[in-house]
Amino acid sequence: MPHPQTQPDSDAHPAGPLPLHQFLTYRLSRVQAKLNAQATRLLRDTSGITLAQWRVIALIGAAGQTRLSALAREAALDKGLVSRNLKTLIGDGLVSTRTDDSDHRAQILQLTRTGQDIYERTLPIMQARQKRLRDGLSETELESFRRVLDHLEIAAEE
Amino acid sequence: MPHPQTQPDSDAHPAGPLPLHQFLTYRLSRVQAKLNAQATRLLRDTSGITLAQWRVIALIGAAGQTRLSALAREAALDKGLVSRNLKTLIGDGLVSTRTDDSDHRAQILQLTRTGQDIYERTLPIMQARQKRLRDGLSETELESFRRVLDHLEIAAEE
DNA sequence: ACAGTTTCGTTGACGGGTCAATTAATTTGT
DNA sequence: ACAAATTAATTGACCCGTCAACGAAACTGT
Repeated sequence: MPHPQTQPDSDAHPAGPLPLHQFLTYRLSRVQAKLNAQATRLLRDTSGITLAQWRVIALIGAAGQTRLSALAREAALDKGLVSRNLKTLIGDGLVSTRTDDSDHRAQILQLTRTGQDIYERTLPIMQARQKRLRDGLSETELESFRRVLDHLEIAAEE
Repeated sequence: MPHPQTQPDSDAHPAGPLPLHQFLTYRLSRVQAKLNAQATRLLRDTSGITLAQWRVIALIGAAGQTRLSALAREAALDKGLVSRNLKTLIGDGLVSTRTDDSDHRAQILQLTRTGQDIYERTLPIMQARQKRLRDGLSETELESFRRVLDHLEIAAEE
């Protein structure tokens, strides 16, 4: 008896609710993918940079001056990833580096003039997008959403 | 004057709230990454399969019988991705295929005995995990969470 | 002063995921 | 009946993100 199933075969699940839909992690990853795609599109069309590049630029722009390790640590980004993105950003002339005098391993990162321009031009665009995403959501809903995210994040660390 | 900034340099942002933290998309991607990592660990330790493989198995297991295109369409997974995962699943003897008689392009997918076993063993594990994740969250919070996810998903499609 | 450890950043390898091109089979329109 | 369009599945190219290994520089303790 290899098939202790209720129904034999044919009309099993033509378009019914798939089992994955009950999993909130599945919903989460779908939504996240779409949001990423949207952000990537937006950045490509308006500023010609990738999402990962934008994250690095935003971090440097906000900090004014940092080092790779600080970025990676504070934003919980992978060192290697940041390093690679940085390489292209430096190549494109958006970020400048100079080695730290007091620590010759470290490099001090800073936006160039061009990088600063892009930062200042892109920041409001991305903030406007965030506003658009939140549009129609009440403050209560947002708070609850953040609470659930916090909860999930903690629950995921086990 | 390349620096029209308020503060010159040093104590810019030692550990203050980074700009990214206000972006809920950033929070979302962080949480999602951690959840994924957790699921990957869990599956590796208990069933020896990857997350993507599990998704495919779960879909086939629930449907009983399907075709690749149906899976990809209904679960909004990439065709190529499913195809590759399927290849290893077939190689590992978890999924069997036979070409559809009424459509020689299509293949009918089904779990093998082993695949079925893994499915039946893994499903409760994953459901228990979902339960654990939800633990401590009220039904109201979950509903609100899903509503916000729906909202974001729609808002991301533009 | 110097062996051991830690930290900084780079790099290689790998899996996950998306996109586009391709082949083969099927359906559609005339 | 047959050319054109559609659909099924595979494949290759590519980016993103994670992990581990590494060389170089800097600390640590004795």
